[in-house]
Amino acid sequence: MKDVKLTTIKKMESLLETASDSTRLKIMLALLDDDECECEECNCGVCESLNCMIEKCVNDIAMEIGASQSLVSHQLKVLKDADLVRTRKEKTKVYYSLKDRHIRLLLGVAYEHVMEGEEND
Amino acid sequence: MKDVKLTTIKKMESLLETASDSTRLKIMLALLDDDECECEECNCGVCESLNCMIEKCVNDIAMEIGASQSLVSHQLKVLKDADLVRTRKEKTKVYYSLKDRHIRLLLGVAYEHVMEGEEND
DNA sequence: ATATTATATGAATGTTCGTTCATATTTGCA
DNA sequence: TGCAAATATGAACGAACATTCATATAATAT
Repeated sequence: MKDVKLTTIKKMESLLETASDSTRLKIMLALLDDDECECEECNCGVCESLNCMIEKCVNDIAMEIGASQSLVSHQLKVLKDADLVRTRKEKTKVYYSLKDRHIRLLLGVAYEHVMEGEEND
Repeated sequence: MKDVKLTTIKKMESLLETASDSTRLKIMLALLDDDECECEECNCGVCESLNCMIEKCVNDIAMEIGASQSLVSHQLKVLKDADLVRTRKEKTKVYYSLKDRHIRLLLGVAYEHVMEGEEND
């Protein structure tokens, strides 16, 4: 992974920066919720199956993570602009879901790193 | 991955925030350089073998990424404080290397996400 | 001891970012 | 047409952060 182009680094920076906020992490974790997933491979929330593509509307997310509607909407826009989530409109509601498996993997790796604490390689 | 504790989210935020900076990304990518790695599993720079644990001293990193010594030292401290790199002293030099495989995985996932561009799941 | 090399640190600066509050926009329905 | 629900947006404020410059510390060798 040497000679990575500057534009690539900038995109990586953007991706990680977007993910590195408590509010946005709470939102993404809410969208990672695997309550209804029934696939066998599913463990620790980092399931790569489409079954795990939970989608939730703005107000539900706000309620779930205990944040204001305005804040959640603002941060969802940040996530959307950075391509971490996708949207689907239905009547007056807008349903958000994680964009792809890389986002789930990113959350999974970060989660596992934190969980394993101070252990080394 | 529901009901993630707030302290866990804060730690994830810290990890991602630390990783989400161009200078620090350049530093970490320099430490991910797999030029000398000879293991078979090694591909795309996200090798999990210890062979890939490249270590480099501050000035070499500064030269390689084209940044000032002061900046690199500052950012290495940030990386060290957040536990993304480890150090080894030898005479007057301090050798830095990535902390563990989670950091390599994190870089790899971010890299792949950027590389795959606009493709979806 | 002194000079030299390597690294770390502190202060200062400009910028970016998260959050709140108030308000606007959009869509469905009576 | 008008009301209500859901979401989006703009301004403003304070806090956090990356970088630079100058300087300090640490370790080695002559």
